[in-house]
Amino acid sequence: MKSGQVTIKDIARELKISPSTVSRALKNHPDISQETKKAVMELANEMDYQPNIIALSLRKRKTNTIGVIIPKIVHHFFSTIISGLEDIAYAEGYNVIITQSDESYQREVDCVFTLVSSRVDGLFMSLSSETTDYEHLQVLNKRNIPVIFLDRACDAIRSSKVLIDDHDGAMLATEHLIQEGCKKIIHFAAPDTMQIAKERKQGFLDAHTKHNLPTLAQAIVYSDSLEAGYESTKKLLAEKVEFDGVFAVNDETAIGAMKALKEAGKRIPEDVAVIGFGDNPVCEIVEPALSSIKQPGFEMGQIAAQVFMKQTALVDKKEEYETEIKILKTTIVPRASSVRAKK
Amino acid sequence: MKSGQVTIKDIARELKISPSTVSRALKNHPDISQETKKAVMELANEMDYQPNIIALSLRKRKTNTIGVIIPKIVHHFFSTIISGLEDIAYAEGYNVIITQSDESYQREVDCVFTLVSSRVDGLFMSLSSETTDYEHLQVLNKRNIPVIFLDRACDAIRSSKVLIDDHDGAMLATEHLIQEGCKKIIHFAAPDTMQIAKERKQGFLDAHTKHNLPTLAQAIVYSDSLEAGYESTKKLLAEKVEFDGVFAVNDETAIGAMKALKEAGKRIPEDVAVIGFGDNPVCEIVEPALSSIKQPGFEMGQIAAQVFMKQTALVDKKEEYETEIKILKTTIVPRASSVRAKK
DNA sequence: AAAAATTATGCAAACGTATGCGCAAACGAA
DNA sequence: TTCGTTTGCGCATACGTTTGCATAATTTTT
Repeated sequence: MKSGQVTIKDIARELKISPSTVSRALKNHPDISQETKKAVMELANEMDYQPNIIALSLRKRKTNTIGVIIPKIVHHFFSTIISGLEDIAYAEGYNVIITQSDESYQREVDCVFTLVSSRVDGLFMSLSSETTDYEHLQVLNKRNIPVIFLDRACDAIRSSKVLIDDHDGAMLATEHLIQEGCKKIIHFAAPDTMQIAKERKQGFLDAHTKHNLPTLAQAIVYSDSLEAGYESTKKLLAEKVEFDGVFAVNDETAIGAMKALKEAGKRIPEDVAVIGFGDNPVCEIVEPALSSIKQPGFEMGQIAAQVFMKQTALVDKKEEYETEIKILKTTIVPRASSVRAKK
Repeated sequence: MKSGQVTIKDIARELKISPSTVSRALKNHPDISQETKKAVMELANEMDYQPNIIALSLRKRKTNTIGVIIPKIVHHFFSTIISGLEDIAYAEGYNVIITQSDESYQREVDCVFTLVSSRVDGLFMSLSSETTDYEHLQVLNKRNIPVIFLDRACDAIRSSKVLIDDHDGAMLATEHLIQEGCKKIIHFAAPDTMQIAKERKQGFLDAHTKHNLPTLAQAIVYSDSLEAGYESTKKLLAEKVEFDGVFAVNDETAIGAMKALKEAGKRIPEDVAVIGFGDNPVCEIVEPALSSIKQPGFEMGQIAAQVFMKQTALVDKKEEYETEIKILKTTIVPRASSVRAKK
């Protein structure tokens, strides 16, 4: 009334029946007569009644809210995942609270705390690159909050996971370079502390083994940003290291490498073929267009949400659920930076 | 207990005192004796008590949640705004629910509905480009939900606004081109239905007036995407329209234009100088690097949140608040695409 | 010593909804 | 008529918290 919010009680008073009856009528409960139902429904419409979901959450001990922790919302891959998540979540009547760890361990801890105290029904998260300790996640298991890792996962707690087949993606990329005739490939890698970085590096190495191609002595260079890719490439060139292919752990690094190569007068892809990882939209914009490995971010979000919904449905039926691990395949998107003219 | 969640009642039972006393003790109420407070605080810590914010929301009729509606989370400008918003909001104990209209009117209506029924304490929104009818916003005024528009606003409801000085930004861009010697400038514009697009166009025109420079007959071209910028530029070139400068309503369009120019063998900036709007990170990546107008997205989010906090503080004191309009200045970031060698 | 004031606590109601249970009325069957 | 069933509804309680008010115990004032 005062807050302009119509409640079940208001309807009950108006109709001179009890709130319980109104509640049941609105849910089409069989105990209620058709006339009463009709009267209630009509008045509810007329008064523009909307259930108070806070009261509902309290009563049902379920908030219909899911929490998300991602490193950075401005990263295209993550915002794409979120779009996929929201796509399913909203359709199922869930709200989504998004938090960002900003790749900081401490902020990740804060985010977990915030979302736990917001009583989220489930938590979707991608670990920050700084995170190596997982104590802060134990609370999630203790409170029976289902956790679904996105892309960057750990085994410290009971959880489901939706991952990218990074090893396979890295092999795709590397084999592509090999097929284009590259014999001396450099891999710009991210720190081994990140599982996904390790997988990509291993895929790079395994592709060499598969094709009986020896790896360069300096094959692995730890650089994972545009600047680092640029500087490292300049250094390699200055040191006269010979290479004819670059596979970077992400697109930014690849772009940095391309910049250095172009400045040094190297032709891309003729002298050095380059491929990145992630298929950021910027791949289409740089020149030459950057080949990359496409990760299905939107689908990842959708699938994660579906896994959650499935588990929730079981919990609602008081049944146990199994955690799931879904691994999504990547696809290669060859562009000008790596595709050489047929001879 | 069963849900693993410790409540005030659990503490009360344990200590053989009433829930009210526990509640007061936890809030350091003066009525409660030091000993009782100490006992309660200690046990609360020990049992890892955390207040149930759902119950609190219900009781206080305040959710400590703010809602956000933006066109697309994957747009860098918007995700930057969100980071700024969250920065303040979390510090003040608010949660943030983010929704995306995807530039669709219908989805915007849905988002409003969702957030209203989530009982958000405030709503931050940037209108979708499709939105021309504002009926769906009336409910916000009716329910006394403070609204703060971000960047894309309307006057249909009582609301605060944090805007970019688009007119000024467009003038900055255009004057820059004029100073670099451009005499025949094309402006790629977005539809006039969007206020910000109109402002930018007007700024473009006013800069000409200010510098006594006549505008081209075909000065205004309605193109606002990479593809459209590309195609329109090709068309202009094919039609032999003479121009030596391009100011695009956004960076994507500018990049499309640059692509067409380069393909046609035009030198940038010597033959045609180009500048965009928004200062998207890709400006640094394209070649030549694209000059642009930088919009303070992070600050925008922060300021919007601060405006809200200020208003909320007043409402809490049962006072009226004034709506505010903040207009943020842009800055020009000149880069290779427009800066010509000094003669 | 009685009255008044202070201190510390508990009771009960409220926020808005859902639901087990009881109960009255109406109905059908015997 | 009497009993058992069905139908339709309301009472009471719960979810976890806050808070106005009453109350008991203690201290201070007169």
